Amino acid sequence: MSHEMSIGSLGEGSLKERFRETARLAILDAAERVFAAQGFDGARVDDIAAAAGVSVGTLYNYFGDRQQLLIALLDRRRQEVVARLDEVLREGQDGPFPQLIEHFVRAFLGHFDDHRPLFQLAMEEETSHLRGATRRKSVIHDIVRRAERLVHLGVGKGVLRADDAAQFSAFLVGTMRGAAVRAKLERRLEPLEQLAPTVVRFFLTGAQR
Amino acid sequence: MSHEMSIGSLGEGSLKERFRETARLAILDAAERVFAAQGFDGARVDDIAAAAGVSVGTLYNYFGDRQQLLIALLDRRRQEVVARLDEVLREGQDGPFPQLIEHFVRAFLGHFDDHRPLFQLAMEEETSHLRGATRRKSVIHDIVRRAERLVHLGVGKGVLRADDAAQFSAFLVGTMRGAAVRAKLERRLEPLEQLAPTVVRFFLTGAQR
Amino acid sequence: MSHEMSIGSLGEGSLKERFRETARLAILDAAERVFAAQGFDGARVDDIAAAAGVSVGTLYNYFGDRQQLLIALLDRRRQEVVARLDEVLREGQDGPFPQLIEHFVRAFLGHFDDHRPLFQLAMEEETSHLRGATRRKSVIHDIVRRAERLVHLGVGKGVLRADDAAQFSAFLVGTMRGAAVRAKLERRLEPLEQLAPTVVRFFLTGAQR
Amino acid sequence: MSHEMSIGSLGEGSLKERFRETARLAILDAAERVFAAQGFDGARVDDIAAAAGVSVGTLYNYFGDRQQLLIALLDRRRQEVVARLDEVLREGQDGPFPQLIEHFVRAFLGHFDDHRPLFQLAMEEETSHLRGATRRKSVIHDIVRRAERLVHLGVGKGVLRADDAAQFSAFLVGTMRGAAVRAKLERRLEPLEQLAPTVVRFFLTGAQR
DNA sequence: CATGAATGAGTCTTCATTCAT
DNA sequence: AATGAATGAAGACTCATTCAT
Repeated sequence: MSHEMSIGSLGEGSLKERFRETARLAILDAAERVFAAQGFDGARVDDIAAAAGVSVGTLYNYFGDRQQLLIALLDRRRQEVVARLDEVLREGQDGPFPQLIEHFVRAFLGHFDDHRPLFQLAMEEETSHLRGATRRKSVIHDIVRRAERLVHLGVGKGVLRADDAAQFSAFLVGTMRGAAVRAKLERRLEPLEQLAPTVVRFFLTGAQR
Repeated sequence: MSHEMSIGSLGEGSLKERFRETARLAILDAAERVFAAQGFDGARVDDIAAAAGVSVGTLYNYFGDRQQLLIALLDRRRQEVVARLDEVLREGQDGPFPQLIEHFVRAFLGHFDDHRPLFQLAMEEETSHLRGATRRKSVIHDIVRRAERLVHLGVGKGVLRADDAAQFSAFLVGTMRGAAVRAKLERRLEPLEQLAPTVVRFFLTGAQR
Repeated sequence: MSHEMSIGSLGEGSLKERFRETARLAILDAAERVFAAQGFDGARVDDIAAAAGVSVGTLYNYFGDRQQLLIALLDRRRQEVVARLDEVLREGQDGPFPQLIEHFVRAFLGHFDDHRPLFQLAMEEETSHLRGATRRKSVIHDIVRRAERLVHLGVGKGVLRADDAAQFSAFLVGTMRGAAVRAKLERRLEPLEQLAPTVVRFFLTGAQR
Repeated sequence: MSHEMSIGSLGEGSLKERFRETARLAILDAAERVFAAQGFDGARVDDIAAAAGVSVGTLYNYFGDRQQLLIALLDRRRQEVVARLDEVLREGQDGPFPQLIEHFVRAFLGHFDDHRPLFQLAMEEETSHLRGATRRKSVIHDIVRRAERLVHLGVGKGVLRADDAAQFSAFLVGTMRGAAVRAKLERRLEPLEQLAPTVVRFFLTGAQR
């Protein structure tokens, strides 16, 4: 949350302005909880408003309609994770690749840990059938893009094979998602971030002995 | 699958019996198309009936309600893929591991090719919020189980590392899913099955040069 | 049932004719059971057919539609009770009034005993909203008519007061119905017919000591 | 009844509170009309809403579902009549019995006059097949209970016979209902309350000259 | 004639959205 | 600007009736 505040903060608006922003965030947080609990289609606007402690009317003052609320929510999370991944890529691009990829994986899994329920939904956005005007980029799409950049760096550094490089970004994201799904299936609650070394080793050298 | 094959054989039931089964399958096929197109929650019963060329009433003669139709559909696909994977495991358990895993991956991706839209939904079943009594095993759960068996065989044969074996099944499924998601994001229409060697190589030896 | 047979029987039709009649009666009996159990509006045609051991199609071969089945059922019962009451009135019109009225009450309550569930419904026919073309006389209407005739005889014989005679028929029927309702509320299963003397005494001399 | 009276008094709740209550009553009144006109099963929720001048949605804001609306309606009427009868019994228990019973009958018939259509349905509630969880006491049951108390008082005062006393409450209610049914059959519109003396005389001394 | 699957109009109920207070 | 009651379009499901076999 302090994160959001830092984005364009500094009293960029009046006191009122900041009140608005606070309310907006409260609604988004409530929406995250309710969407996570009920699914995108199952979450009712009334429930979200109730969870946020405001009336439906107020909710509609902040978000044009249900759809836009959902989009705003996903966008916020996407921006967060994308910003984090970009930061990792920027900071590590000149260092050793193994360290870079570990940071990358750690950042991803860490974000997953922070927002597991919603994130799980978000990773399926591609099929979530957000009907309506604004056909938007999916969260996963943005993440795959960063993974592509990571792989590109790895190839450039001579660490990764060049032949199948086009697939590696998808494989990496898939592997991480596999870890997340397994955690869910097995009802494991420990942080996924712990698995970062295992994921990295698998990604780099495979499962073979 | 052998079930469908049996149509018209042996008079396994009266003529009427077979008509019923045909209609049932027609509805399931239509449901697959409509669910894939509109999502689990967006698909209207009327649409499914229309797509199947029957009336709503008829649809309800075959499936108690919307939920049961969905479950029947997922169950059918799960049984198909699971049967195929089990067959692969049975036939290949005594042969060389590389060949076994390639068959496994090929079977999975091939099935994905055959039922891409629905399968994409099905792989997300864990969050699809199928509310209602019959809490069911997810498709992905069954698939992961088969992958676990595969990995177990690989470890037994001394081909795979034993240390992280617990994660490998999830990684393998995740990798395959990564391939599928990428195909969708990139709008690639060629069969995923072609990627089997690439997936296998990645799984066994990783992305490192 | 032998009753129905006697009406215009004597092989009035072919063998086929009699088969038809048997089936018709089976359906009516089933309908009585189902209507009694589920109410007029709650009874589904399929249930009635099932209870009769025939298919819906067959049911529709005998009765044009659901409404006509209901009407036929009520008519049958009305004819039975009305015939019985008329017989009582005819046979007893020249005898002593107390005996006549006791036979009358006994006949009514006896019929009630035989067909309690349906009869209870039928007595409410006036509000049962049989919508549709054939606006018909209600069962209770016919019964009240017979009670009027009874009262008329009683007045003629100098037994009953003439002043409030117009109400007495309604009071008598009401009293009998009161007995029936009480039996239901108290879940008493013994024959209502036993109450005939009590009803008659009340009707003639009131509740006063 | 005292409840309705309280509207606008004492600010027994906010302004909004009173609006809600007004709307609630408007819906109940509309429901009474429509149920009376179409029967319990024939009355469509949309019709009731339309008759109340609100949308279906609003109706559902006040009553969980169709069933609850019906129950609320019957409960209201039952409470009204029961309260009135209890008042009569309380006030008259120490006075002369003939006056008490006349007040009782007058109260009942008067209530019937006020709510004839619905009351007619309500008296048949025992067979109206209100399916669903809350199996409730029937209106008629409550009324018979009051009549029992009345008879008990009469017996205690030495006015009524003790031998058949158990039946008298049912007979009295039946007699009153008989009067009501007759009014309907004969399409008489004058107040039933006028018949109170006739009913009382019949109840006490019977029809005999 | 009997059968029972197919039909689809008719209902109940939900819930996103609006708007008067 | 916040509220939450009102709205009514939309969708799931039922069941009387038909008709091909």
